[in-house]
Amino acid sequence: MADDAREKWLAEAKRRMRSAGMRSGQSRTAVMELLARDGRCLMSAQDVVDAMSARGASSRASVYRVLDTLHELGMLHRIDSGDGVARFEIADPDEHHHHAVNEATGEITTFTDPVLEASIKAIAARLGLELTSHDVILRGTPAR
Amino acid sequence: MADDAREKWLAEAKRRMRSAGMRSGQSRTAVMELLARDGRCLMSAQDVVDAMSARGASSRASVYRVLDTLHELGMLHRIDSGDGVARFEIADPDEHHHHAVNEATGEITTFTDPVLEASIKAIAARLGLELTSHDVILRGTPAR
DNA sequence: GCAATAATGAGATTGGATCTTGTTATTGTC
DNA sequence: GACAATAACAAGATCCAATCTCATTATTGC
Ligand SMILES: [Zn+2]
Ligand SMILES: [Zn+2]
Ligand SMILES: [Zn+2]
Ligand SMILES: [Zn+2]
Repeated sequence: MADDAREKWLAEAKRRMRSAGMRSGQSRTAVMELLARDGRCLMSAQDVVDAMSARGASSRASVYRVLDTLHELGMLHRIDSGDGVARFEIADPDEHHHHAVNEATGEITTFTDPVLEASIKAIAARLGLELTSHDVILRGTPAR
Repeated sequence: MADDAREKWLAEAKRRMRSAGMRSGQSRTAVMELLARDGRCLMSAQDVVDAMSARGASSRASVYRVLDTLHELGMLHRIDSGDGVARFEIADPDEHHHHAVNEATGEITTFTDPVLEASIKAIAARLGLELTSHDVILRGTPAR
């Protein structure tokens, strides 16, 4: 993701926190800035905890709380990969993508597809659903 | 699902177990028959444990092992709904479907969509992936 | 600056899932 | 059918991500 997109994300996250009546404590600030600066695809909460403690502080509880808050504010996607560990990534409408898992190696690749997105929108409309989020995960082995 | 489809599923599950060199112990047999007879959409392991203990036996460990085995044999889908509880359902090619969560009520509905499935196949081909499984989850609130 | 109160940190706790170990059951062979 | 080999099982201990508790600290409006 481009640097300016990350700055925009950070500003928007702070704005939403403020307008939700939340204070800007050190943990919230630190986690948001870490995500904006070094956030990767599919970070686990533990990844963030580790990165934070390498930088000085923020308790595990705080990291979990901030990630949850950012998710509720719509600033983070939460992806459950099936191994019992929730993973997060910055929610940027311009960078919307999904993930494919190579089951032989565990390697994860990302992809985008307009037809897929269109069909998801159509399904939601058919079901009478105002879509807030959706997940798509492909799993397979490299075709020989 | 139709009764004969369930019988077919049960027979196929037993066949795959056998051809994988596995014996038919009481736990495996009981869990498979329970799933074939009373299996529902999105059953948690605990659901199965409860159903089993209501019928007499099978330890928690055994239920987890059997569910895992059936998943590895391709007889069960495993869906991670995001609440930290893995959920299972019978894998029947004729009954392939996905789930939509009403975030207001927690209610889950199922849907099928040929366009969606076609786009997933196309994406897998593009990525050079021999697809073994895929998940799609929609989340939203009822459109007003 | 002060009071009100939201946010944080540290550790305890929860709960789903897995692991360990001694026991039991299944299967092929005689 | 009895037997030995060994796979499967049961029960409880254990693991670990995630959450909760509550005393302490920091932020904000006044
Ligand atoms: Zn990603
Ligand atoms: Zn999408
Ligand atoms: Zn289902
Ligand atoms: Zn599908």
